[in-house]
Amino acid sequence: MTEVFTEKRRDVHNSSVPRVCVSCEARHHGICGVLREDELLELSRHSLQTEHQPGEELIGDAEDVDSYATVLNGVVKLTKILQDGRQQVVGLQFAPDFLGRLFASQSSLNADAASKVRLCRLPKSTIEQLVRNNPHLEARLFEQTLRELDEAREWMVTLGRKTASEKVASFLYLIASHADPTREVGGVSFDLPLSRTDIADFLGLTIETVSRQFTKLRSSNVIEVQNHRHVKVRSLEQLKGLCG
Amino acid sequence: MTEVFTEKRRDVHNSSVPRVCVSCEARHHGICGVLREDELLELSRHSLQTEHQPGEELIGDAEDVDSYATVLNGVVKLTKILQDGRQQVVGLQFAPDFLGRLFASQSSLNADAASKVRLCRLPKSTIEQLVRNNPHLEARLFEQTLRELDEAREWMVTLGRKTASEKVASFLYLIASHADPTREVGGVSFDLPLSRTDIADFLGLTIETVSRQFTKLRSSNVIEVQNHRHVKVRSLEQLKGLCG
DNA sequence: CGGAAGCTTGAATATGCTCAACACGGGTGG
DNA sequence: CCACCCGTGTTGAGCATATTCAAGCTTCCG
Repeated sequence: MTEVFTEKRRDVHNSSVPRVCVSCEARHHGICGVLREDELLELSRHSLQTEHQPGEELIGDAEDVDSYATVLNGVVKLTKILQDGRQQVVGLQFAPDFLGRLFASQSSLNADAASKVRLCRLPKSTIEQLVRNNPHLEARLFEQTLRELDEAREWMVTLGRKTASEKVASFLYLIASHADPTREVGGVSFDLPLSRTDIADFLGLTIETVSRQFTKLRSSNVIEVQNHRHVKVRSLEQLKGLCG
Repeated sequence: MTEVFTEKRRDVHNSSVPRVCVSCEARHHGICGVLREDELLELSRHSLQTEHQPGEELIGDAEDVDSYATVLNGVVKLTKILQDGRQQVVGLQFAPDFLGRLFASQSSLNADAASKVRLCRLPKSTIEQLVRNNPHLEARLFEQTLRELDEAREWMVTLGRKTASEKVASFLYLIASHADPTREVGGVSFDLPLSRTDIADFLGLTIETVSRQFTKLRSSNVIEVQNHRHVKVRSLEQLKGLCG
């Protein structure tokens, strides 16, 4: 983890917006978008930007939590582990998602950086006080929770009822929809934010099965793959058709 | 569906509690518990108790929704279906859960009565207005949503990473924890609110596999089964140990 | 260039699925 | 009252899909 320089002085050209927040990717679409100027200023005085390498643990299972965070960029994976080590990824969070389970003093899952991740850490007590005083903030967090619940249920169908190839197609489609891919001649392309191991843990498969399905998609010209990570999808429509 | 007699006159002995609500199982623990007396009275004037038989559809996928509901008793299953008919149960709701996705004009899933179910229907607009005016109600619904998200993620581990026998054990443990079982000498016993088909759709298995796992649990003396539906668990601790 | 980590491929195996037959229980009608 | 039927659940045999285990290949980085 690396702390990033945080300048708290006001920007003279944006008199009321804290300097740290001026160029923030998450200011408008994340939770900060619903804060009043004075609230944002107050919050920014307690916030801290941090940078994390892939694989780094952000929140541990059964660990005391003293801060929430906004994801500024990168992908965070939420995982659960069985006693014997079997692991399941139960959620992915992208910018500008809010990270952390509101009102819980202990986390019931692990949050790890899947890719390089930059967070804006927000003290637990400050956020909880803001939530109590600003109904718009509570509403925004409620909305995100409802969206996450919808996504979790959608994914339960994938886990419970889809075949290995449908699972991998669904995963690629999901990433293509989130990782703002660059449109190219004859398709869209993007970098996978997850390793094969993470993909397997997300899909409830083994890495070998995931790998074989990638190979199958390559052979049937649905995707091209470079360096194992960079994927080009010929047609999102075709990919969607393979999702079951 | 059968409409149940709804008496709107005030109960003289409970001057401020609507007659319909006096003996309601959900009044204190469901959403009604956070309403002021005048709000409860107003809401009760628009509420309607309905009774449903097992298998009856309560809310259809992609159907316009004009009412929410509180589950008074019975079990509601939330399902999603793939084009080719494969089905996945993505949630179970027990009394006094609130039923319906807030703020969505269309449902993205099916809600069906798994057992006999009694609902208290609440008009969409009335609830949404109450939510806007009563922060306690919003908070209560937020809490339920967070709980459902936790449960969904817990279940994703079961779907993605557990074996067939661990899945069935987990299901029995889940039901035993919700269906207020009667403690007996040497164990607890309860009725399954779901058919083998529903259980299979919940666990991402086939009915044959579910059936075989029940047989295995019977042969190894973990459970006793009567009439396919009535289950007695020797030891919840032992069962928990089989959940993976 | 060498080593390590991550990924792919192959062969053998196991777990859960498919298809088919049968059992059980509850309701209906002769 | 019994025969029959239908819905639901169980059991069995063979099969398919995904896993396991093992080897080899890329890619990255020193």
